[in-house]
Amino acid sequence: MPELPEVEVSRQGILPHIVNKPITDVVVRCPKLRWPIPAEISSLKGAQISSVERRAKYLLLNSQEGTLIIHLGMSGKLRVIDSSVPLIKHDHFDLCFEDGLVLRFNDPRRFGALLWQSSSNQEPHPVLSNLGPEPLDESFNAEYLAQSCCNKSKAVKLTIMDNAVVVGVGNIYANESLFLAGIDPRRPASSLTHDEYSRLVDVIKEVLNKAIAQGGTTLKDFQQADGKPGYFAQYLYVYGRGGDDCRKCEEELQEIKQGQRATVFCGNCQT
DNA sequence: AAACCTCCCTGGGGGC
DNA sequence: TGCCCCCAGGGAGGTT
Repeated sequence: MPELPEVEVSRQGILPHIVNKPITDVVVRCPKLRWPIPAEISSLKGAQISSVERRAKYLLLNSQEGTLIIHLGMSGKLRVIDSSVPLIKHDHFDLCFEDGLVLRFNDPRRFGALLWQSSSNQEPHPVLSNLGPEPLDESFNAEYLAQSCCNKSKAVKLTIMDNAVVVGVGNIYANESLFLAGIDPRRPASSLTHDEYSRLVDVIKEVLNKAIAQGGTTLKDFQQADGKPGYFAQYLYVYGRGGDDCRKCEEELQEIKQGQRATVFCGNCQT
């Protein structure tokens, strides 16, 4: 389940293999992922990727013609492989390069997306508008978070998962960050002290940086671009551990639902 | 306006 | 063993 670290690791993994090489073919095998794949992406044929950026969990493959926007959804994977590698189930899309390499997108659950932003369109793509700051930017700091949370009655966990507040904090890292900050995920966002906003910002940055350095969290299906698994899962304190013992105080971890998603926390360590 | 709900999709796991 | 049902997840879009 790719979250921001996994997307960043994918970006770093594919980047050196796909920039500044003529694209010889654009192959769409499955016309619809989360949304229909726009026909305009075929304008990449003959073009070259000049850079690969990341905004939130979106990968942006820039070219002169426009930008291919890729979202990995929850089961999407990008591999850079030789074009002779046989197709496997759910290989939905290929970007073929002149040197025989292929950027291949595989996504069993099809929650992923391929979108197109033409160079001629000055408006930002709808999925990229209304996004909050990047969590690893300096603009995401205690003052900003406190400001964003004032008057917010909804739970702090749901607030840090809100892309309008800060992008890229999905369920795994929201759970982990709140545990590390010692904050009860059910508390109203506006109820935190300045010290708690500060701690929360710090641990979010820390946990994301650590996950990137470890190559992302491997649960069921995340792999790096070269196929190696990430190594972060063994560092998880609470995610997926409801009913197990807290790694800090050994009290039983509680599991509840917030916004239809699992929240796991320690009633003793998180107040 | 903020808060909440629904839907998209498939593979894997548990229960029977 | 096989079948069914439920769950996981992000985020747009709809409803209250």
